[in-house]
Amino acid sequence: MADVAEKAGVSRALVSIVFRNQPGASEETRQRVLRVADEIGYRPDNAARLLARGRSRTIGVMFTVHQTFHTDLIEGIYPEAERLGYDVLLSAAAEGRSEAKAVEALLAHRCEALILLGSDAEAAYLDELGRRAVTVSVSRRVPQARVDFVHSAEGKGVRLAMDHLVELGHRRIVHIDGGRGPGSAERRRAYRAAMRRHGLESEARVIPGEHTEESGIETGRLLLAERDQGLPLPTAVLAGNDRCAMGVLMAMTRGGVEVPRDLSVVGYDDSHLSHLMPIGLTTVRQDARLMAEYAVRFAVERLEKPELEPREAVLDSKLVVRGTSGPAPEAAR
Amino acid sequence: MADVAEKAGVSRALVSIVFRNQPGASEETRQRVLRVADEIGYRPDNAARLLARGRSRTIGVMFTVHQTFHTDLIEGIYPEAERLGYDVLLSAAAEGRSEAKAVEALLAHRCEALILLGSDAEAAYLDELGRRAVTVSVSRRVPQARVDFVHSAEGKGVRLAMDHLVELGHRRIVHIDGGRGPGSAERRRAYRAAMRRHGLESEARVIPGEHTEESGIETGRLLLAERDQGLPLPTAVLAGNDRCAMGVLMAMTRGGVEVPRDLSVVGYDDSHLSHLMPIGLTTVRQDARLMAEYAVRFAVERLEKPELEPREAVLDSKLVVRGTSGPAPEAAR
DNA sequence: TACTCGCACTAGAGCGCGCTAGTAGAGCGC
DNA sequence: GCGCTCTACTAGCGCGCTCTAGTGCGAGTA
Repeated sequence: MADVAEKAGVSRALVSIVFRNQPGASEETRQRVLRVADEIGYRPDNAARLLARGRSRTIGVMFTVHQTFHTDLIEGIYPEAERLGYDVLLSAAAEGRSEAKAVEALLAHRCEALILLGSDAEAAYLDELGRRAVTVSVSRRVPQARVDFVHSAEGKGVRLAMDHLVELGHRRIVHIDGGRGPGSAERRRAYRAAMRRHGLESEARVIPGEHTEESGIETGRLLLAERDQGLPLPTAVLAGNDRCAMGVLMAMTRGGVEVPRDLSVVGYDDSHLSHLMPIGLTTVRQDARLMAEYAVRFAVERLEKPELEPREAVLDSKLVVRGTSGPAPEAAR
Repeated sequence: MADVAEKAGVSRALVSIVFRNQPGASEETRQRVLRVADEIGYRPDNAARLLARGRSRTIGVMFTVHQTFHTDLIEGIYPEAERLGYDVLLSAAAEGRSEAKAVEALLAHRCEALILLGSDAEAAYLDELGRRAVTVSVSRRVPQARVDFVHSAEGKGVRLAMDHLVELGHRRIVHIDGGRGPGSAERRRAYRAAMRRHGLESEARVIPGEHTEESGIETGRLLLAERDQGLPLPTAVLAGNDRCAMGVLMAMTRGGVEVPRDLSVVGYDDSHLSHLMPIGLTTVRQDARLMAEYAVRFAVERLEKPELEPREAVLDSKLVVRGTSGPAPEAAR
């Protein structure tokens, strides 16, 4: 920076002004400074900048590798953050790298706000985070914690899916839940309520699971094993999310069950995956773009008005009917 | 830091020593400092640290959102970087956020090394990056640029896939290439060579494409349209990567073509996707873990010995036969 | 003429650390 | 007693920037 200043015949302060795009420099000097900077390959050091400024204007995003819905969200976070003049730092949770570790990395980089995609942290930890930095939890709702929430209308999504299945004549509908995963509790509850509402209470069955393909495969195998022991196969499966649904599809198809003739499968997320199945996955659509925008906006607004109370955005869900859902087999109606 | 020092009754320097895990503090003092720090919620500021130290010990990783193979790689990068004492920063390229933009963000954060996952930048740009920072290109080989390369044996992978198809009796094998995507040139070349070697030169056909599902779908539709005009459908498709293969599968299945009875499809990457298809995608396996480890190691080694010349690692490829490849239809043999 | 104002620009403190050069004191051999 | 080494600790500079409080100057105003 000093080199640029000297070569352009101005002070360092002026160079700073130019690079911050602030008023206080004549157009002529501005151009000269930029030209000189370009010549000697100068670019401002973010770390020093951040340090001097006292503010980082950086939003940290924690996501989980392999969660395709998260990448959908990330895609929406970048442009909105940029529009509002914020930088984005990504940190992934993965096998061997816990969510807490990923978050620590973000905090060490002095992110002012955290956006947690599908966190499965405990309420106390979330609350602590929320007090340490502006925090937005996407997909996961933990009312006890001092954080903003952005999620879709889980209840509505499940209700739409269940109505669709019941309308197709299904009665033996099982739900594979997402364990402690984001949204799981709400979806489970909504499933039970829907079964009750349709008078299918006695058929209701929640199989514990996770938001992974493996979990779907496992559950698929379990159901096949039950069938081989003479128990009836369900005619429809409402999976905890798309990945789990894909796992179910895979296990079932391998086991000779034809979808959707013998079995209907409904996912949740409308992540990138849903389009991939040759026949298309029937799923509940969450508007990733909109969720991302809300998350960023919540964070920024609370950053700029710290006295604001955390808020909650519940975005609409829609059912997207594709190829994996069809009429229940006559025999099972 | 000053607060911690005061409360613990030591100097700032001593606190610094404790947090850097350096010798020069008694075990007793160390514990006391750490306890006090925890009490007042102090954690070192990465930016200041980086600034004072002059080195960031940070590796920047550029990846493309939705490229599932990239998330496989990221999962391998974290532990290896941690093992070697480096921090990792992620920056995603996405629609509306170019690769260059993602890289700039990393450089502004003073990453000492860049790992580019499947870059499709021009040679000149890569070379420039390579001179500005230690750069490792994964999957993409650009010998003219001063960067390290880590990729798998594309030639071998394609050869294995082609031998497999030919052995199954396929003759009309088309290749959808990946445009300027990483590895595409090598795969294309290897495809042509394999066709020649098997005396199928006259059947060789490369359809321009991309490494996306959309491209696969498009190509699938193209082939179906050709069929409807009376042209023969190929009996096998070697896609540019798994995503493209998924697209082909989807388009074809929708068009009433049964896989693998009427058509065999082979992908490339063995990314997470490959397991997802109900019948499993036959694909060429690249060892993501190993590639990630090599990438990090190359970066770190060159960071610590700047006089080192850039190197190249070519990792073995394997064919993973799953459900999407089968014997060619009798009529086409 | 004396003044105010706005514009272009500058001096220099300070952001939170790391690091070098140093000190103080204990232990040791001679 | 002296010098020596070793351990535990400290003073204070400087990393590359931002930002506040200025300075100097020409134009406009009373």
